[in-house]
Amino acid sequence: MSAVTSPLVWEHVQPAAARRLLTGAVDAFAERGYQATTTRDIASRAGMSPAALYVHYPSKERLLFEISLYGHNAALEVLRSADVGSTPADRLRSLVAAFTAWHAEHHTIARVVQYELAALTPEHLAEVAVIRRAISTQIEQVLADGVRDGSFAVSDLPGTTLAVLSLSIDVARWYTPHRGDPAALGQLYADLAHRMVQA
Amino acid sequence: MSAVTSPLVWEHVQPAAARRLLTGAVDAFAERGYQATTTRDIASRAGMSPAALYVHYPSKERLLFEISLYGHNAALEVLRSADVGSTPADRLRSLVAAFTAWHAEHHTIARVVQYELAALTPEHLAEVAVIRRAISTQIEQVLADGVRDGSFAVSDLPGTTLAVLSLSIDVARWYTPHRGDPAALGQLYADLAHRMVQA
DNA sequence: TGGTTGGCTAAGCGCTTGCTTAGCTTCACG
DNA sequence: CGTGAAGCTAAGCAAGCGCTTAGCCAACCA
Repeated sequence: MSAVTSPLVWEHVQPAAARRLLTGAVDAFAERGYQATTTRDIASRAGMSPAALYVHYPSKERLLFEISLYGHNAALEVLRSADVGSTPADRLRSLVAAFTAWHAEHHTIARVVQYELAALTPEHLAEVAVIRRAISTQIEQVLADGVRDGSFAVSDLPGTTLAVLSLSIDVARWYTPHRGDPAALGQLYADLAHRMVQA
Repeated sequence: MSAVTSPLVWEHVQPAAARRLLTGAVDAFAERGYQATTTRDIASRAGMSPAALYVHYPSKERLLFEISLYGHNAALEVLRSADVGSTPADRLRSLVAAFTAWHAEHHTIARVVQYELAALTPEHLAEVAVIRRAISTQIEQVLADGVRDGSFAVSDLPGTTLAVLSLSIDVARWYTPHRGDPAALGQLYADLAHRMVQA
């Protein structure tokens, strides 16, 4: 099985001040939600005055969008590189283990990704919705492959796809570091998801 | 199997104006979230001036608390009356079907219940946390009973309990009426949950 | 060396927020 | 009929919001 988590960093964000603002925003959005977070709070987490935020980002929503877009792409990339194995069962286990572990390991980013969509502008929401469909398709495809070769028994393919995704996504809601190792959680959930669909 | 959904009404809230404010608040909180909802918005949904809200509720947070408390109690009550069946498998299927259908049928209330906890005062949060533990215990007990009589094979009881709950709770995040019948969704999820744990 | 640029701050603008105040109307009840 | 409570509104207050403006300073370079 592939490495279940990868270090997610923001090194691509330059300069360093913009990165500090962004990571501060991730923490604040994850803790209190987008609406309850003030630009003054974000700026002070980065050790700057409120106005400095606008040197690097044109608006608070833009900060959210950059986090959401990057987070969605990271989640999709985790799935794409975890789609390995010679059988649908192996592939599904790898996908669920990786996706679940990512939501635990990066639960602050994941929380913003999964629960702050409503704060995006319609245009920005449409952009991340494309990635969300790709994520969903990645799971649905493996389930369909398993149904075709007879290793899975699935009565409702879209419904079961959603259920498998739900299992991992909901991790972002409740996970805190003291609740255990992300990789171990990934293994448990891989097992549960496999049992949900096996013939 | 028992009735999977029950009409959830607010008749116990008196007078009618207080009830209109409360149902308006449920809709607004579910749509935009607590922080993005203004007291003016709630009042105008009830056809009243902003100040009228304070005749019936001392604060916006109190409105949230009353919704959250009632919603949590309703969810627990649904579980308690669905814990029927002669085997752990039958009981689990009934519990998951009812809990899932409730989250679909009452997805606006469920959204407030599951995703607005952070806006409660520490005291009010502690009060609903008691109910949340009872909900969790209700599922865990059935799983433990199934493990004891050998009908379930569960490697991680608390982790699997959380996973079963996650499945239903996450419904509140994505469900809209056009996504199908709550009862049918309940049956699908009951089946998936049963397969997750059966020996 | 003088001028430009990038990164920052102090101050504050216009607006919205949750909530309060003062006062009006309706109606049950002695 | 008189009175007080219940339920409501118009107006507005203090605080906080996202964001802007004006200007400072260090680094770089023709």
